[in-house]
Amino acid sequence: MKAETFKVACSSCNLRELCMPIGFDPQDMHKLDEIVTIRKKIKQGDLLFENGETFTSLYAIRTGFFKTSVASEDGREQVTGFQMAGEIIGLGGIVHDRHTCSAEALEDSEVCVMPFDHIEDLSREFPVLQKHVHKIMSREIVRENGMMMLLGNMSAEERLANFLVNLIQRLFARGQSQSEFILRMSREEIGSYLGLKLETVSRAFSKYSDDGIIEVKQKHIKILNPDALKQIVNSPTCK
Amino acid sequence: MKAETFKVACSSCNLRELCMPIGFDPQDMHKLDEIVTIRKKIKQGDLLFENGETFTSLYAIRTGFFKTSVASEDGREQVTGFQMAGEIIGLGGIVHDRHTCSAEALEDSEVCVMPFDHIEDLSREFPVLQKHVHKIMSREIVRENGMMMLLGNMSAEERLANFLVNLIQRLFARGQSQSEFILRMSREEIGSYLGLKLETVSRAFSKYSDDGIIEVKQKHIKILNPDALKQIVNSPTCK
DNA sequence: TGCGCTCTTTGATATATATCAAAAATGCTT
DNA sequence: AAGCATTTTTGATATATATCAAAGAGCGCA
Repeated sequence: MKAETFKVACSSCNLRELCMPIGFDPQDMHKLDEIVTIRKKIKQGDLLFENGETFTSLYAIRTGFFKTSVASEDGREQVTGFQMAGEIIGLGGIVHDRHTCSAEALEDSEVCVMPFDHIEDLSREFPVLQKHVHKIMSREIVRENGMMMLLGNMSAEERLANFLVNLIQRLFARGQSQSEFILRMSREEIGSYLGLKLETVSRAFSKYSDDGIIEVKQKHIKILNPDALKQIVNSPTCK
Repeated sequence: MKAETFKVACSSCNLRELCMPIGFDPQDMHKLDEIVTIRKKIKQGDLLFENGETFTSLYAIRTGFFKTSVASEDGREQVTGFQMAGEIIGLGGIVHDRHTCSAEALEDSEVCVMPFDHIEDLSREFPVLQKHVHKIMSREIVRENGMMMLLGNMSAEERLANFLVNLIQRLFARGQSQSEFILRMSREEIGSYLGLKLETVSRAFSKYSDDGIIEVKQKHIKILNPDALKQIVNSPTCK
């Protein structure tokens, strides 16, 4: 598990508007840089942290793609989220100073390590940062509320449409193509996330492909009719 | 929707150890009281807040029982949680200054209204409170992770066992009987929470009743064999 | 460049839970 | 206290998704 480390500045990061608060007083901007002590590279397939590990830091994804998952005693895995550049992982570790899920890199990635002590110290000094931290945690709660709706009430096809639309929106926010992309995760991982078996995920992809809504070539996805997808989605909480 | 209001002190509340931080400096204790501006009574069936409503305050439940739920556009309801004395509701409202779920009283209840502005101001002053707020939010994230595992991977019977064991633990923490209690919610609400139909919930109750694990008389539940229940539960995240 | 491994797709069948339906229990209202 | 509405239970049947199985596609490694 190689992990090159070096130091960089938040204040000059092009992802700042995604993961850091806006409206920060320019003269305090350099204070922001204290949040990130180091960056860390994680190779595809390696774990950033593991369930049960001591929690010290949150991580902001700088490049790459992660999945987080929890496991039951008898080994069943539940993927709890897929995270991309600008998103924060590790929030579940705060409550008991231990990570409550595992985070695995689905491609070679780089994260900013943000010791939570620093975050707390700085938030006391800068209300803008404090508010930001609260919003990030609240957003995660709302996201999971939406997942409960998805898992508790939606059909397989609705679940997949939801998943795709959400992915598209996040790619859009990052200026990437919304119409064509490569899935970083397997059908099994999508299935785990959506509470479905991999075969069911595959069939739902084929269905949408047959309907001319998307084009599927293994992990290559092309969105032909985004509106059709959005119609299938009954956006639950966040609208 | 009658709502009597009056003022009380956190520092003398017998629920303090459940909803407020421990280790607060005694001389600062009275500062804690600033968090709660007023208390508010909510009649059974009334809403404490509704999805989309402007968010200003978190609520600590003083007495009573609530359910929170989200609804999809086509009217499907997903119960996202059941909350009892000492628990905090409204965290999802922080991110966009709007409540993202509705909270309904399942029995006549009383809540402490805690304007979030006050909480933020005081947290900057008192690190113990700051930490406490972070932990409460993190705990909710972890809880929802567990719900994702439940909804994505567990059978109907496992889900119900999980639900009952969780209920028992929370009753225990409040010094109430763990072996005998009255459900405040309907089979349908349990079903919504667990991603099941009410008939399936009823059948699972009957099954456990037949197996001699519990005694069911409508909303009256008697736990005859708590260990059997716990064995059925594969505690997912929190162990 | 070809071989083997993994992932994905597709088909056939099984099964857990949903749906539909009706009776039983409870409790609320007058 | 009677009657009506609501909730719960139970049974019969339907269905969406899981499971089992095998073929096809893509990719890494030698």
